[in-house]
Amino acid sequence: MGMTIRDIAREAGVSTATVSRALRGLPNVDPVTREKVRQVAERLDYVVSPAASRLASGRAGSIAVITPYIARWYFARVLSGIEGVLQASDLDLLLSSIGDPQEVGHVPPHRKLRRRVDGFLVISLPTETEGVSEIFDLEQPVVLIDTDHDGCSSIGIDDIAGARMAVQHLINLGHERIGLISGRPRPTPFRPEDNRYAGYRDALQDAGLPVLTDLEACGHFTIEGGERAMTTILARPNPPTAVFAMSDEMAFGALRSLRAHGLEPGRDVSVVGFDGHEMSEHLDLTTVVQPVEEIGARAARMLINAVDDPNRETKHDVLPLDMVVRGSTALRRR
Amino acid sequence: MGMTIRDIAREAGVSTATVSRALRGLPNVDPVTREKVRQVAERLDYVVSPAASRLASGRAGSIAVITPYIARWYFARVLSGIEGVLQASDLDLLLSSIGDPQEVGHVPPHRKLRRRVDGFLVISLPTETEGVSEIFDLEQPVVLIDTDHDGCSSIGIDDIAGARMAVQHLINLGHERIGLISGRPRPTPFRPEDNRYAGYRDALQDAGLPVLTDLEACGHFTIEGGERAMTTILARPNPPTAVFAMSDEMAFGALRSLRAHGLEPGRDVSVVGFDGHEMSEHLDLTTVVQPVEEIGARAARMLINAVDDPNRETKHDVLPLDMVVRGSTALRRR
DNA sequence: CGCGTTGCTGCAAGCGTTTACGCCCACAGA
DNA sequence: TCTGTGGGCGTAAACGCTTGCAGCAACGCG
Repeated sequence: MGMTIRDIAREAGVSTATVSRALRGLPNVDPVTREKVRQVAERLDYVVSPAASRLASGRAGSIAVITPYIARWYFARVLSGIEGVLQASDLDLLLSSIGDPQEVGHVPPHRKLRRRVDGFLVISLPTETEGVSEIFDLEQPVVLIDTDHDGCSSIGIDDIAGARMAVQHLINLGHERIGLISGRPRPTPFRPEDNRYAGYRDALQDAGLPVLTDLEACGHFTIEGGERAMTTILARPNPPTAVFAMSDEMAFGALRSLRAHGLEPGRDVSVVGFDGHEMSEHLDLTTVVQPVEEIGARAARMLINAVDDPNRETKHDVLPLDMVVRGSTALRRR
Repeated sequence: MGMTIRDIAREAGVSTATVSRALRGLPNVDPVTREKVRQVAERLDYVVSPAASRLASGRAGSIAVITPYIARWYFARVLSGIEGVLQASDLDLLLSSIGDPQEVGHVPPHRKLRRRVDGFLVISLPTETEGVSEIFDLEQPVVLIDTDHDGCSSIGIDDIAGARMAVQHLINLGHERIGLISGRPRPTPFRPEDNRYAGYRDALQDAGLPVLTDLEACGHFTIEGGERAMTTILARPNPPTAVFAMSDEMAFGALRSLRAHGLEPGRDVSVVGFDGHEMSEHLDLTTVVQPVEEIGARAARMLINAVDDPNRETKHDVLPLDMVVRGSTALRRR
């Protein structure tokens, strides 16, 4: 309990400096001494006081993950990937959802986390977000997921290509009126949304098809939202024979809406989603699969590198996508 | 940046002790002085060094959440509830999945987190788990979710009653052969599993129905597992007309299996799940709803209280359950 | 008027590490 | 033998706070 480095030093017959060096694996320690110190520490069940260590060394020993949501599928999985990597490192993972700026007592994360972490991992948040933009002024390593910014490493997928792939698939099946279930009304500060829209639009244009805004509706990335969006779209005059949903969860809602209208996904209206949610397999949804945990894991590794070596150059990883074709998409019936 | 409490003290014309007291809202500070110090700190954009503060005060200023999974629905939501409460407190949230003890380099959390946190929040882990049991020896506050232990506060639901409610519902619908999709083979060290089993069994027995082990199968709490379990059960001679699944995710798999066998959930075989997963609404699944985020939030509040006042007596909250009846359950056809 | 309170503040001793610096010694080269 | 070199180690000064203790007015009361 009240065990300090001095106790170990005394017990091992060396100075505290040597204990510190030995335990941290620094050079300039006789292997014999090091081993002895290690054994004493082990025997007495000693662990360094992180507070003291951090104060003396100036390193915070932790990194913060800033995320808009924790419970949502995508975020939970990214977080899981991050944690897996950090677990094996000597950095603590501080979790901070950015919360609702409206709420009383809301403290923007950059203020709360000042001097507390060695780096930031930001999931899917626009760089202009209040509380995020200020992070860049902190002069600490930042890794951005799903967006990018000058001087920060970043990681993500090629949303344009992904959306293109999805829409091209529908075009290949003979569809010409292809609807869109997007997240929020454009333009949004969210990179993936804008890019998925661009991919959707480009694919249509490349195929010489018109981009019809009355085939679009917002689903807010939720199941209910997707359901409402699909319902809205179906109510339009001359509805589409296929839709691309920017997320699987919205696609799930769309499937439900279709069934509620007596339409069979695939046979009557094709639906393709985006994410690779486990549930998509069970709902027989065609979807663009992104390697979500891998995104988190890589981001964590990048940040660890940046923390260890602050002037390492920044990287910008783009991970490959995959499309899984299932029953929710089929040849257009004539 | 290199701003210390001394700079604030000098600028405000007081001692560092007064700055410390003023900023932390301790009594015995003249309101005028306090306000002045606050303003200086604000103006200079000063935040205390957590490392120094922790070293001096002996408080770690954080709590650890120990969980077996991060990405799974239940755990992600509990975590979200925890984070929501902690956000508003002055405690950091250290996330630590317990990881796979098999893996190389695996460090059991109790060792890694020694001296690093003021308390532990353990989600759904048996108290005998390696790395969890040792936490109790640390003499720090612990709050257990989904199980309990001497001297710890705990929170959870009444799994027995929940399972009973589910099965009773099936019995009321006229079902007499009621199958079970459980998690792992019994006995497990996981409290909720055992209790849900007990509730299942009790409900049957109370109704004078036999408990037939060949109507049971394990689904390992995954969709795929649930699907396999249902398939197994259907293959038995004289299959059940209804099943109770210990989690919604397994129930989703069961629904899928039924459809794959040309059976219509509700009409041919009734299915009831457990959890209140959002998706259950969309799959029209009858389920026992537990207040998952609330569980996390309450657990966090309990822990904060325990940290603030170590000899506060322990509490054991049991949160109420609710059942939502949907299309997956219906009167038994004769 | 003396004395105990009470409210506010400052002094200074920690808290348990890390690390710059310097010492000592063994060893090699001259 | 002398000197330079470098590995191994110890000394002690930070690191930036918190807090026990004491001091000092101002005040009320007998």
